[in-house]
Amino acid sequence: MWELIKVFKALSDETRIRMLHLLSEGELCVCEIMQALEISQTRASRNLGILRDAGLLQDRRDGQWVHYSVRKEVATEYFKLLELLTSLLKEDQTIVADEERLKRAMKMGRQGKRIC
Amino acid sequence: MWELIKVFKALSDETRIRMLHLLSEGELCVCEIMQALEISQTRASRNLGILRDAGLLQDRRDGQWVHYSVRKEVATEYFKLLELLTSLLKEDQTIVADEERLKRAMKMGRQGKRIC
DNA sequence: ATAATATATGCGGAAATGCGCATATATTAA
DNA sequence: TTAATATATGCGCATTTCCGCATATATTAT
Repeated sequence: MWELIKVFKALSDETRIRMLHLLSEGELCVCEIMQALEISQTRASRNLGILRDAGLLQDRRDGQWVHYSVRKEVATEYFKLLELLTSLLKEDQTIVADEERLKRAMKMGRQGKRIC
Repeated sequence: MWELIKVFKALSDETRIRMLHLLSEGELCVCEIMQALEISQTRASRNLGILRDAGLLQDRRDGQWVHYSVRKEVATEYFKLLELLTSLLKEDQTIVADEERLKRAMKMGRQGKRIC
């Protein structure tokens, strides 16, 4: 039961819901997430760690960067839950703004600028 | 987003998960729940209130008693979530023990003894 | 009306949570 | 090596959560 409760605790926070939503599209590094959500580095790192410890995310170091992504096992086991999340948050103001900022940050990256 | 987070906060507690599980079978009054979970009256009432305020339960006064049950709208909207709960908790020790105590309490009721 | 039963709630304290600041660690660049 | 960039974490504080105790309210029984 505690594994399940740990998952719900991880989901009981706006910052982490926003993170999970961005990550539902695919892997992102800490600095991309902190830019998209406009939060401090400490806050980003801490909350990503909480989602990882709850078993929802996995991380992968790639040089300087650490990329976080939704665990495949979770994507199947909690598939319905994640589906519920995206469907209920589709039109949320904050969520939409996050997506916008992420797109902008990634676009700048593609133009050659270091985004992190 | 805050409605959703409120739901997850409500689910982030062992007592409330146990309650929700018992209530998945049907309506129960506070005194039945406190007996089944072996918790204080304060704790039972408070946590049922939290589940109600999160929109997961509804209550119905019947004389002296207040009966709580899963909201029908929730049963459809969060159906997948509730389904996930029952499937993941099916073999949990505490959950099984709760079910046992509830059965016993309700049986005594049927034999004519006041259970509340 | 009084007593008994069922439920809700104000208050206070213990524990958990969230987060900023400073700092530590890891990697890459110069 | 030194500097810059990316990420993690110890510490401390403010806020929130959980729950027991006492008490309030509601209903029924006598």
